[in-house]
Amino acid sequence: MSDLSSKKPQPAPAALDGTDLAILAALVDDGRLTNAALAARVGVAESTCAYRVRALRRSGVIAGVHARLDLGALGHPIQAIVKVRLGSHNREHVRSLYDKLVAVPGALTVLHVGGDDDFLLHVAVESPQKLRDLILEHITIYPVVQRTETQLVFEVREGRGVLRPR
Amino acid sequence: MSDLSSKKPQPAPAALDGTDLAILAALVDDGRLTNAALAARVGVAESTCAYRVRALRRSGVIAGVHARLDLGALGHPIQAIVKVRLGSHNREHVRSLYDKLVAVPGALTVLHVGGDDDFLLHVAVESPQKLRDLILEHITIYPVVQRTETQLVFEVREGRGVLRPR
DNA sequence: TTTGAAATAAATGCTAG
DNA sequence: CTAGCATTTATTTCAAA
Repeated sequence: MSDLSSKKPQPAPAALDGTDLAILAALVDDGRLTNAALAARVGVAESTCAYRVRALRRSGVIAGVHARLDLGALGHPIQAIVKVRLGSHNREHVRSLYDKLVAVPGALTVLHVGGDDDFLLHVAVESPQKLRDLILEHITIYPVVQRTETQLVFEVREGRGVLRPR
Repeated sequence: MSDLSSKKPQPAPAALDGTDLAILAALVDDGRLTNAALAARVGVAESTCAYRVRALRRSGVIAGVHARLDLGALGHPIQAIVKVRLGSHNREHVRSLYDKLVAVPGALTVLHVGGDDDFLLHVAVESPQKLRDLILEHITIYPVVQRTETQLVFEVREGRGVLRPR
């Protein structure tokens, strides 16, 4: 569920029609919509709707449905982006560090990027002190890490996504 | 559903016990788990489980449930991080640009950060050409934007999150 | 592919421990 | 806060177009 290319799941990428796009938009908005409510919203029969949704899940277009939590309520009110730059770009070093970063406690997302940085780590922590500890104990301990740069996240907002192109 | 502080929803942050944390972890993993399956997984009666989940939703700890899509299958196989730096940090300028960035077609997430950059925009686009167009037409057209820097995203991986601290 | 209707399964409300 | 049972609601299946 991570690579940018979409060739692993079941066969069909298939052509998505307006009904499919409406279903996808509705489920991105509310992943727990009942099939009945979804069918009413997109204007097809319940059985048709269920059929479409199954196809979208099987083909991997719907990659998953996940609860989104209030991290502050869970005691992690501080978020940060940690830019990680490597000293060596040996393939095995990169892959190995990637695995380590994903396993960092509080890691939300880890992006492997090209450009000035190598990895962008989005984390949520209990306090600024924990953020410092996290970096010192889970990131800069690896010799392959040349430097890190940390930015405090003031606010996160969802973008409009890819389903409403214009 | 965006601010880092968690004070807007219903009253209770409340103390979360092991059952709550197990429920949350399960729903982050699969937001469409039936109540029956969830109850079995965390080891409580179905009625108890439903009660807990309702409380977690009302209190805002569960902020939402959303489908995650395969952006490649939707014709947006290229992802990038666009770092945006402003020339003026007038409050109204910042807020206004934030609104604009959230509305950019293909915008996945927009982070308002402190440090070298002001905003980090995570986007998914159809092609490198579209990425250039997006930046020129939706970002650098605003006078308040001093400069942008774009990093191609090779891969995105989910981190372990905040529910498994050690 | 789509549909309606029957059969199965699940969620909700109520009662009580 | 928890559990069990009855009621209401939702999902799945299937024959048919």
